[in-house]
Amino acid sequence: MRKSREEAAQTRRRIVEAASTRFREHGIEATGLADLMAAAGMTHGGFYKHFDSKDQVVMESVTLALEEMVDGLARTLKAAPGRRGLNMAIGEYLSTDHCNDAAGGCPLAALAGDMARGSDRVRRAATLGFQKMVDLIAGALDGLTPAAAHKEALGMISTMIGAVTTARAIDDPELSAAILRQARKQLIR
Amino acid sequence: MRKSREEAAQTRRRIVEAASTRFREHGIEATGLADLMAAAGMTHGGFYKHFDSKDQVVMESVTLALEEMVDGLARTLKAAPGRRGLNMAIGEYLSTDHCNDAAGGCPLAALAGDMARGSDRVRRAATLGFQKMVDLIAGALDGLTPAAAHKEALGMISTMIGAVTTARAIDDPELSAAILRQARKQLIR
DNA sequence: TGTACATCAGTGAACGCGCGTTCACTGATGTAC
DNA sequence: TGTACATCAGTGAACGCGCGTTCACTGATGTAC
Repeated sequence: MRKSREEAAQTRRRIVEAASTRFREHGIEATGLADLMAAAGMTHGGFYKHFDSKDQVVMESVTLALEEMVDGLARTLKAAPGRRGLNMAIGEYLSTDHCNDAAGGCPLAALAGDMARGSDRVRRAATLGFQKMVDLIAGALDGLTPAAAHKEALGMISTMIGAVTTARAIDDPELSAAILRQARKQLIR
Repeated sequence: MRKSREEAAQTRRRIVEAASTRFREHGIEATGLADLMAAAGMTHGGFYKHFDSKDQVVMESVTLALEEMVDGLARTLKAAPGRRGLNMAIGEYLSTDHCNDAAGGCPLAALAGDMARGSDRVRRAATLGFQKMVDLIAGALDGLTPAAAHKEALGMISTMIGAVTTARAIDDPELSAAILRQARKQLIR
């Protein structure tokens, strides 16, 4: 039942994609390899034809999720230059939609805890993605020196991640909405 | 080997205390009941003499950790009234010490992801603790209407939780320090 | 281009292990008289 | 206050289960001539 190189590469991609959504939705520890492989339409035995270990797919799926998030951010920022695009991006990040879609949303908001306890390479992937996010947002802050924009971006991202993370943890939808609303009010200028 | 009522109550307390630190340090899923019981100085078989299930000790340990955090916050706020005490509290929360001490720190910063995926009663406990934290901080914001102070507090707490959460997830100590520094700069007035 | 053989993606059963939970048992504590 | 009995906190072995990982096998794909 050997598959062609192209098919195998597609399978690998499907596994990483399934991992990136399922880890964000259910957490890394709680998601088993059999879950992942079933979500990718296969039995779990074939996993090790593509990856050395669970940790490798964790790292690759974190990298993929961060890339997708950063790409989406870049697209929004490009649609309108400077502050206007930034305001749109902030509005999207702090939307109820994003809050309710952990599986498809920012991996830092969904998995920061798991990342802090993760392997070296998982934390490395998280750091690289975070830095790209900071640079993009700093780049959209006009009228500041690069150093000042970088600092400002760090503060904005802390608020964004904290607001979504906290809004998801609590069980009171009105309070969650108030958290997101206040963060938008603070960051959108 | 029956123990006196008082000893049994102490044992129960020790288990919840061990749980509250170990869950914050290693995550809820990754911490087994045998770990907890060993940390409390017992074998794992006795666990069910005190709790119905793992989820119950999760909920109680989240409640305890939040209470301790809220008590510490209240103590700091009481030490100096109004803005001065609030600035001290913010400085403590956003300190490198707190960032490096997940096991003894704010459970929302350490476990927000796990809480979002947790049981109803765990999320209820998280919400109650969060509300107490918001009320305390809002109470220290003078010169604002209660409603405005409440909103302001939500924004501040989002930034605080996000900064610590993110600073812990990444592997670059200088960048982590910059995140905390910027959050302090934004919030301390 | 066609044939023969090596490769290897995917299957499905199996591995040891630690998980949450249960249970029979022990013996000190608590209760009733 | 002393005695007899019931209670139950804690032990340690065991339960079934799902985990990450390994492996023998299959048969289509890729390679070499």
